[in-house]
Amino acid sequence: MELNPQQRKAVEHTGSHVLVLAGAGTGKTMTIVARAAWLIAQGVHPSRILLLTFTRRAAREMIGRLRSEVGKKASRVLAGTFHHFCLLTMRRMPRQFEMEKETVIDRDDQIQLMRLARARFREKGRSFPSASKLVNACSYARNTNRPLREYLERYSDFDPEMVEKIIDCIAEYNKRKKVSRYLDFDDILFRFARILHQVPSVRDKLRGMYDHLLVDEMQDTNPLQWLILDGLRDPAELFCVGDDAQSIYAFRGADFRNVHSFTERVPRSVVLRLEENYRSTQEILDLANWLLEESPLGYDKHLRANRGKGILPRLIDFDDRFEEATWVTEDLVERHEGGATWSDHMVITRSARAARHLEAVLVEMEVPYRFIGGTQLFQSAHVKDLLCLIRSAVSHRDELAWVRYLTLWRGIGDVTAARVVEGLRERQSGEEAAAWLRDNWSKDPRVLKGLDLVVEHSEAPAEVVERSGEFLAPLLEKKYPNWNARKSDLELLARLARRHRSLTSFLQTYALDPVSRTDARRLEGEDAVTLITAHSAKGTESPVCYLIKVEPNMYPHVRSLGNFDEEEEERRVLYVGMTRARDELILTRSCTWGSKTVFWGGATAAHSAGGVAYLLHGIPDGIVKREVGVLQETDSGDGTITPWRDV
DNA sequence: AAGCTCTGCTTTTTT
DNA sequence: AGCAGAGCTT
Repeated sequence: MELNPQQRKAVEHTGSHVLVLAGAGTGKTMTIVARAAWLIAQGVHPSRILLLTFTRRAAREMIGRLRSEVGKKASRVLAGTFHHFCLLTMRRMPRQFEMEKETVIDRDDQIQLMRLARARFREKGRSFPSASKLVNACSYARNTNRPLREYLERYSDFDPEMVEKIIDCIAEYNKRKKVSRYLDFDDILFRFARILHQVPSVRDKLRGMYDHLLVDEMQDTNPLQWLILDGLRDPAELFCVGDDAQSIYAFRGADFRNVHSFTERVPRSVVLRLEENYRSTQEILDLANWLLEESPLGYDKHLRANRGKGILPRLIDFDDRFEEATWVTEDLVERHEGGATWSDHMVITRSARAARHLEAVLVEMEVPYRFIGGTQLFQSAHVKDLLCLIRSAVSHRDELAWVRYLTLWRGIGDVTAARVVEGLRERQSGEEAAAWLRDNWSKDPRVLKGLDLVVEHSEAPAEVVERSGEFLAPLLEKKYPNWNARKSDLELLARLARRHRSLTSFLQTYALDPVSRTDARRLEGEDAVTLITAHSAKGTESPVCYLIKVEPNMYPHVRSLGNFDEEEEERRVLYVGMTRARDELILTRSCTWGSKTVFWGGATAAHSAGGVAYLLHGIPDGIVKREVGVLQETDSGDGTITPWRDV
């Protein structure tokens, strides 16, 4: 691996903790991999290195790269997200971490459980926050390690009486979680951090496990994660890499200012910088630099391209979203016909929803693509239905799964389901529970047959998925009008299940490592265009990048308007998007918004004082090549083009 | 106790 | 425009 002097200095640094402040494209990943390789070359045993990344995807990628540097030894390095690392460690030390075969639940399940907890607190005529709002509030408080009460009092506008009710409701949620032995995402970090900090023997043991902690995307770690790093360091040394301008996870409790106070928080530490950009051409960086300079927050970033000059980014205006999507697709096709591979192209979207026009056209024109981010396979309703049947058979305490499975049946509603859950809860073991259910079941006998089916084949997850899919098909067909479109997802699920030898491993793996539908469908390495959310795009790159819907209400997103910090975070989201491009950056936007009624306030929403309504407003001439989008075939219409108007 | 219908609310981003 | 929840009907 070739390193520049700055990178080498970071990689070979010894004797203190390090924060490497690295701008976009300055070789962050390479530096971390090189650091690991260098440590191993210095004689550090790979198992003494812990590599914490932001996504599983990033972890896989880094281990892959490390393997090509140091060979098989690479897989001895433990690499994963904070959540993975914590869960794995807790499962290995179940007694110390009070683990009792907990089921990890995702956000959907959390909301469902909160809904149950919330029911008691609703009064007619008075509004009570929605389940998802409650989940968010409680999650944010925990991730920022603040008492819930303090968070509600200081950062929300609920009146004191409401605050009390919310606190009670969340207490009820926590109680239910405990009874059902659920662990939500926050619990994983929280329990780990709590015991790490409060049980000295565990702390000593864990601190003795690693000599080097390598942390990627430091700017997006939240206080709870900081606490974990803090508890694990010394003698283990921190090697953290991050970029304040790419902090885009404030909604998860991250604060980009944290990297600025690194040396105060971590005694005996230094900050190093990487400033040379190896990814993009200067023109692309000029645009990204301009965007940051427009910010009232001083980022003190000015990326310089090691590669030199290239093509000016393009900013293309379209009449409507459909034309925009069609143009992008046609452009992709044209490039592909010209000999380019699909995989050299990445389309970046602000939200999963915002990509739906494009997805429609890509499908129509048969362009292979994979979607990263957004709704995952495991979150779609029909897949959940099937998984809940399996979960019910696996655990008699999995309240949410039971309710979902039971109410799938005609003639069974929440009252009956609640009664069953109640009864199951009393039983000590799965066998006892099964026997109890058999003896007390008076409804449709097929309900039990489904459960038996799973138990019978529990050694072969793929078979379970296939058979229960067939079993549930008649029910699901009735439930979902577009069943035919959904059916293929169950085949994907079976394919994923084939990799597992037990149902628990199958269920556990995908709780923390969701798979997108297109991902599951495509074989690894198959040539395809990448369609990706800006958030998921962090850490990736591509020769040609399209940034679609770079419009008012999208950048910044309407939801952030009126809040200065959130608007500025949107700037960083756009910055992340722009800096993914190696050779070509194409921004597209359209000036009409699909449906006429913009129900969420739309363009009328006001931006904050000192903030901006639209991040590309006032973009200077010459920094991008402005074009009016013209479709190849459809030159019809009335012969006019509606010009773009800044809002 | 279930099931159906209508209203109203929502749509950011992720482990 | 699409879905979830409330409330009404069976």
